[in-house]
Amino acid sequence: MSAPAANEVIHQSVRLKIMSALNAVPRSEALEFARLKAITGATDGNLGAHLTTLEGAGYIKIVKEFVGKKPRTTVAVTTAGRRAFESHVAYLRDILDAAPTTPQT
Amino acid sequence: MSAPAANEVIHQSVRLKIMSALNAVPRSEALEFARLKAITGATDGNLGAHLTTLEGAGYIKIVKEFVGKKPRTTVAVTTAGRRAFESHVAYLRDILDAAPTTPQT
DNA sequence: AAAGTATACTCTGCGCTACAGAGTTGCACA
DNA sequence: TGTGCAACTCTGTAGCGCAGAGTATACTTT
Repeated sequence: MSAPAANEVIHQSVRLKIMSALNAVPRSEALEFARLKAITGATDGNLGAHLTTLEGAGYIKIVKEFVGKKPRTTVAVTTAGRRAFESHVAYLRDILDAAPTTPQT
Repeated sequence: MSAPAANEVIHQSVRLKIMSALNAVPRSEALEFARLKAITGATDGNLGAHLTTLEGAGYIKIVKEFVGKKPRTTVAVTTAGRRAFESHVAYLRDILDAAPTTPQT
């Protein structure tokens, strides 16, 4: 069993919150920009930059649409994004599950 | 609020590895500098700086001693360090638990 | 039509931090 | 004495996160 590696793109705390939130919604559903802003506590610009980073990594898909009167940006996780997130979760679980009574390497 | 907060001191990846490794050893035991270097993959200087950060936060105790001919630096987690680590673990679990991993079977 | 509003993005500049690598210290042994 | 080991300190650099200002789009109001 090879130890899973850390994913620094996902590990960053704001992006970790984003990926966690996206991963928690049912497949093929998305979250709105404003919702992510509330979840992460980031400013508009900062959140936009993090989303760009995640999109550049191929982990999320950004969709811009107009619903009635207002613009709405929705974000959904991609298959690669889910895989990467799950892999990082496995890495974290490795760390978190290290028990005081387990001298096993 | 019931949601635990992130601890940025511990969240940093090298320090997370350090705290995880220290938390995994039995109470009142310690790890050697060289062991931590192998675990984290950091250089001497970098590891020393991270240890200083953790010590400054009160999370670890650094003990320098001479054993026979050689200097040995050992590092042990403090009570506050365990608490902080456990708190951060709770925070991460909050995030991870929202992420159903692909069932292996 | 012109101005205003809401949403979300882009850009800029600042400050912090991680990092590698070089240099230093303390001790032991040849 | 000077070589080697272990670990620390220092320095410079590069990159990143962040806030805030400014901008674009589409709709609303007057």
